[in-house]
Amino acid sequence: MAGAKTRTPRNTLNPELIVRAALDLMETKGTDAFSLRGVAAELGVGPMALYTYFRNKDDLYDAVRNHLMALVPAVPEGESWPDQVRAVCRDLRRLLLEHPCLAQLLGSRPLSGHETARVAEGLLGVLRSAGFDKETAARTHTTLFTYVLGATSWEIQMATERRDPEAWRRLRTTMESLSSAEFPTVVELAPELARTTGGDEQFDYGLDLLLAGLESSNAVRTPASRSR
Amino acid sequence: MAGAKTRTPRNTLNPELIVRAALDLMETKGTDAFSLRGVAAELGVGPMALYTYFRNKDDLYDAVRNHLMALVPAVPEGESWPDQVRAVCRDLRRLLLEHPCLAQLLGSRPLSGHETARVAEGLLGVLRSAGFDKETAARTHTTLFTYVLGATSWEIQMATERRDPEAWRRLRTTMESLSSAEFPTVVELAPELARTTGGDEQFDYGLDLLLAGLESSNAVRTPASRSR
DNA sequence: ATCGCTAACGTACGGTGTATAGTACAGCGT
DNA sequence: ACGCTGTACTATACACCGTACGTTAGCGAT
Repeated sequence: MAGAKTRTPRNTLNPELIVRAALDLMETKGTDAFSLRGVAAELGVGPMALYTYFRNKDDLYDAVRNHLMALVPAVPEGESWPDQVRAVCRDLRRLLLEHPCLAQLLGSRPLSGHETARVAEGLLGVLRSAGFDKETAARTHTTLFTYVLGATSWEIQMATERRDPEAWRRLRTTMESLSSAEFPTVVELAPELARTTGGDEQFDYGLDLLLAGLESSNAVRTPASRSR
Repeated sequence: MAGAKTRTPRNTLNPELIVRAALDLMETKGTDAFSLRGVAAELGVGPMALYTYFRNKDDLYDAVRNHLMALVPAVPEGESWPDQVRAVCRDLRRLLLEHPCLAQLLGSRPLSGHETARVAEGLLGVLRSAGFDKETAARTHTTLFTYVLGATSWEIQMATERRDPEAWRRLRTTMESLSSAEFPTVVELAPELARTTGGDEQFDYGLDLLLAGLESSNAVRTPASRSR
């Protein structure tokens, strides 16, 4: 390996590689610690090299989000529509937990990109096939999406907080400083609140509430069956 | 040697003043553009002067969040519990819309601080009085809270996105580039999706779904039939 | 008068995203 | 074989960030 190799190879960089490196960095060093300089260093290039493939940081974020959303599975066939809705929501949640940075990416930018549309198409298709009219399908989709994102983001936030000893200590002290005279119910329910923060059960509880609400309403109209 | 804590600050600087200046800056220049240097400049002091009253930026964030959460009204008395829940959720949403930075503050840190506990106490009290057992009350509280935060954060995000012409243009172009062969339902429902993104109606739709789910479940045990 | 305490300031460091300009190589028309 | 041109990457620079550290000024108690 004599000196000749020091000349940089010409085409060592491509969008796919950059996205993968960016994702890797986000997950190992934390979403907040992510930086263009960091991913450039990981790839062994200067920070400006990335601007050949992405117009700016947000553009790279878009690409990473799209890359991750591609991992959401397709809607399962041959099940009842509530089960299909459940499947989509759980799949999205699982992906969010697997890649916590995705929660931040989805929260900080609107629905955009091919893969996000694919997921929306799946859920909207289920709702329309179930007999929801256009408006109700759209409303329900937005409700479900924001619920999944909100609930899971919260779960992730609490989990990462628990890992930071400084923040965790502060949280505990403020919790304990709450007078049971002033906030009797919070103090009384502290164990339950701690236990029910996050977890599959908590997520499914809210999801089932929404589904129960949907089924109890007369939103679903199938041509044949008016009601059960 | 008793008391004698009254040490007047040399100049006019105190936590309340700093928090107010910080809040003002967040709302005028945008949450992202907020910086310690900015608020210090607004107060006419050096950046380091703030560290006398706050340990770091996060500590100031905590104070601002607490300051804003104090604006959530108390739970109205003498109404049915679903109406009380509705009132709390709507009040919180209204405050979030009025102060968009609060959404970011609540999303990025867990429940902490006196005023956040006050709001939780109100909602938990309503649920417990309605007959929910401890665990269900805690679960329901978390569900409602994450729904309100998720739905409203999304709404705020979409609204701010619409204000940024660059992002708005990109969103439109990606929307229009979606083939109606690949994503027929998304394309068909585009008007409804645009119309149902945000707004009181959309928020209430999801909230009513959750409340309908609660009422249709047997989670509520009226005082007469209270067993657990 | 002197000490200790502390609010506030100034300086400096290491970090960020990115605008701008420069540089080396690939592939091409001739 | 040669020079041109476009592309991929580097180098430098700027404005800004949070904050660690050291300094100064003025008060209260001794």
